[in-house]
Amino acid sequence: MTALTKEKPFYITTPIYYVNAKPHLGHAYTTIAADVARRYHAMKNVPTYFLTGTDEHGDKIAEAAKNEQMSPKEYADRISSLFKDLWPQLDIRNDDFIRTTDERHKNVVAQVLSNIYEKGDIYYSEYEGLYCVGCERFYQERELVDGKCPDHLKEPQRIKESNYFFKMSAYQDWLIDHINQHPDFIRPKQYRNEVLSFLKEPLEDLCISRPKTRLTWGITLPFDDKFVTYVWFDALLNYVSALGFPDDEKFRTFWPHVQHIIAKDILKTHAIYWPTMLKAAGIPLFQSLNVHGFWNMGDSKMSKSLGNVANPLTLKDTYGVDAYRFFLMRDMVFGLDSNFSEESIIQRINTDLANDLGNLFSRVLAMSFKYFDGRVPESDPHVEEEFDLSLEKEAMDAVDDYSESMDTFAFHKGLAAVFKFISRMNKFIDEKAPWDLAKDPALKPRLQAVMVNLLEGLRLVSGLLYPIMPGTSKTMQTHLGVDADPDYYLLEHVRAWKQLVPGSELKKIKALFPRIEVKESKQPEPVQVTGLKPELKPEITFDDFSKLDLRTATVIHAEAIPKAEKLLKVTVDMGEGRERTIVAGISKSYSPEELIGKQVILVANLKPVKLMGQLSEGMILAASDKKGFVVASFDTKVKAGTPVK
RNA sequence: GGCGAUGUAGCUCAGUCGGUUAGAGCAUGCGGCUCAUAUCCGCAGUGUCCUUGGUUCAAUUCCGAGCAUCGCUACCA
Repeated sequence: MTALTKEKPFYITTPIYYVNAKPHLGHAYTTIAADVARRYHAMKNVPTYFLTGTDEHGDKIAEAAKNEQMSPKEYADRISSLFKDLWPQLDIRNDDFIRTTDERHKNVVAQVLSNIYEKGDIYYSEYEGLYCVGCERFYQERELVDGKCPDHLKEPQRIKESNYFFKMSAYQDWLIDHINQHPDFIRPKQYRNEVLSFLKEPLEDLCISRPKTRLTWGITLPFDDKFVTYVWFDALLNYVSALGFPDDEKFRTFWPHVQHIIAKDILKTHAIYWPTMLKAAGIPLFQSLNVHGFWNMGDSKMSKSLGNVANPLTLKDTYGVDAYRFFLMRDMVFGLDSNFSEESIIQRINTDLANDLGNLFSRVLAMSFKYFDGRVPESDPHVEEEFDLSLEKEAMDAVDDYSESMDTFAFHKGLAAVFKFISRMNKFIDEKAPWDLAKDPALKPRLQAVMVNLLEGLRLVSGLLYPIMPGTSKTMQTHLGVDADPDYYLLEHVRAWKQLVPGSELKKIKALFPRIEVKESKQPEPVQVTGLKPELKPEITFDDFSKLDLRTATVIHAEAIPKAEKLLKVTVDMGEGRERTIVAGISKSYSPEELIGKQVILVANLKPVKLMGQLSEGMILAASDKKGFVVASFDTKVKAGTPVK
């Protein structure tokens, strides 16, 4: 066997999950991937550390808590525990679970902020802004209408608002350079390119504070107690705070070797904010950012806001944790989006797990009992060589391909390598036909060789599957008469050929993975029966509704706005003695000519806003899906300005 | 609108640094075996390799344009 290269400690993280939503499939995938990566690296006999946790500060949490009449902390406790309690059920073994409300975390955030502040990379900006007292907010010049706040029609005051900014822009060139020099810094490649392309535009400095007058649920800035830390400076630092930055032994051992796993929606924060923050703080950078895609459910994207989430618990209960983990790791090409359906899970289970692996396992064990009384036979190497009965070469190839893929987070490829070997074993049985060898006592040495190679192959497979299917791995080893202690999973040991001891006892098995019989119904059962998409919004009162002033209006003119992709400038008559201009994003579905003369429904009391330099005084109601728009209209002519309710 | 990616068998995708029969898995059809979970093995397919110009002796592969889809971004009130 080849000597394994000396491997470094391995530290793997998932993002910390925001506690404004319950765990869903996306969270489960990320965390399982991290668990798989960690278990795989543990097989290399290096120290490993696996961190996950929850992100708990911010407006949304404070609001959500208020709605439930709880304190923010109570609310965060509740959701956080949903995550924390879920992971063991998915056979995920994280070493730590960090919460941004932990004292240890808050201390580190304060410490790092002080650090960067003293270094001069955080500055207090007294930028002048146009502030409307009525709105309690700042306006950009372009948002104003005739120099006035579109809402209150008053000129905003030019005042100084104070906030703290991180000099992210100072690190732009350095970051581009770093990414270019480290091909594995962001992977797969498509995301690396995306980041580099984003960095072609000038980077802006990052606002890292919120005045406490606006937000209190956060970590107070160490150098100004009138402010709390805003979002990313809080959340991202969990990766170091959990290790006991800066002095803890864990930090020294693991930090330099950190691998992050994220979904593509938080690419920018992790690929741009995070490295520049680390650089500014004088902390070594992470090794790689490993970016995966989304699970699509039927047509719509997995997302918190759509609410069409698959409950990981339900699925693992239906199909078993191992099969569930296997499906997620095997079916998604790491980095790309995948489609999720119950049908595809069933197909994976039946073809790969039941037919190929499970049946192979059964037939090999059954023959071992039939021909050798349930004991591992002895094999003569000369016989193996003379009759070409060794699987060693293929087995070694499988381990090599597997390792190469697993090292780069290409879990799907790693599994494909294992299953290629499994197929090879099924074919091997067919070629060597042990049942024929068994008929002639003179052929017994050959029969022994065949069976030993198969049993060895299965032992090896059981080891390689350990990171993905720890339970199955153990079951297989138990039946192969192997004492499944942790050492047995060392890659070195797994790879070593001929580990089974002749004469040791095997155990019978019924079915490693029973086939799932699908009912003959033509229509596969939908995974989610959640009704409306997107989901219904929260209930409102009649009073809420009454705030809307809907009116009929007639389109008298419409034109496309130059350079705008979707916007039409629509002039309407609402019977108020003047014309109104509406900017509507419907040009993909309507040409200007089609609209002229049409009666539409207008949200007439909507706050005016400037779009593409055009003032829009209302909104035209239309049915909309991703294919386009259908403007709401009437079947009889109505006087312009008539209220609609 | 800008930048980028993708478009290959019914499905999911690989591949072709330009060159005679374009691949894998799943699904389909046929054949074989019987140790096994009606499992396994073999064979058979089917493709205008998005469209259209160009370069070339030769393009699915290179270049240009177009269409479609997706991502980021800019303006979807």
